[in-house]
Amino acid sequence: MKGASLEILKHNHLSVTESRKKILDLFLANIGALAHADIEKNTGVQFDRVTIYRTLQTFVDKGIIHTIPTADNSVLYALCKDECEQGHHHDNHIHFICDTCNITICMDHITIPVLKLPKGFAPKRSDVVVSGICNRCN
Amino acid sequence: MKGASLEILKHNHLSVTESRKKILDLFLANIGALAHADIEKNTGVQFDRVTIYRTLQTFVDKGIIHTIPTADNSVLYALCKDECEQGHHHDNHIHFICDTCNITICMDHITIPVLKLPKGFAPKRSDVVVSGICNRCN
DNA sequence: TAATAATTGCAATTTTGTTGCAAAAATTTT
DNA sequence: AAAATTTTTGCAACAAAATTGCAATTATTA
Repeated sequence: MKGASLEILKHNHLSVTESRKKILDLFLANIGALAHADIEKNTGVQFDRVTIYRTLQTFVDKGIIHTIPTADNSVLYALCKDECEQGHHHDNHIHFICDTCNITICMDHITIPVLKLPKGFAPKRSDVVVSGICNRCN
Repeated sequence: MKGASLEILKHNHLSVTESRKKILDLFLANIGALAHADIEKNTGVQFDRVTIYRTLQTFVDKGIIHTIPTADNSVLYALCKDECEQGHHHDNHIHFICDTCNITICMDHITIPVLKLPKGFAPKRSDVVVSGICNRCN
């Protein structure tokens, strides 16, 4: 798992820089989603806030990570699974937020049931945010 | 429907002030969800930004309104239906965001199918954010 | 109507996110 | 492998969004 971040960067035609590698490593090492603050604290090296903003944006643009809608409207990011590509994200996500430890997990493998909407509504994409107690806190 | 806001305030043991009445009226008059900016612009009278923040927070605490998770992490609020009470919210919400006109509608009446989560996960509340084209833009 | 309690608005501050630009680093070309 | 080119970084300045303390005002209670 040493060069995973490097692989991902190359595969997405991004220049390989220390910040990108370290930030990507953080995502790879983490089960849960990360906030900007988590990244600022845990990269080991101190990167400029602006660099982190720009790196996250780049990763989102390339489809490497995606943002997670949260009830408290904090901004969270999580790794995309393989199905995601640039400009063409996997359209359905289930995210689980633990009320206890606050971890946010992206459950890509669970499929979202089809919803019956009122007449005239044409759904394109669904995000499901489930909160409760996670498996480790239970 | 004249004194609806007044009723709601009294029912929730809140002192009746102009800002609270006007802001609540705005929610009652609107189908869609409201952002802080919408409220700042449309109350007729100009309230201090801080007052609006505090009023919204009070309403959330009392279970009169709830926040909506959005994909772009903007902060939206919508009226809770009757099932919601202080500290005991209606636990499932479906929100529809129109990609065209950007309206956000809270579809309280639609039930969310039960999701199969991995072992150990105990769901408490689900927010579903569906985006697409709404009935008026379709 | 007076006394008490709660809310408002202002000022100051903090947090969060953005932009332009020169220096530094990464990639490409020779 | 070094020079030329392109990209990225970090700083500074700025802008927007949200929070806090406090005195003045407004609402409720007695």
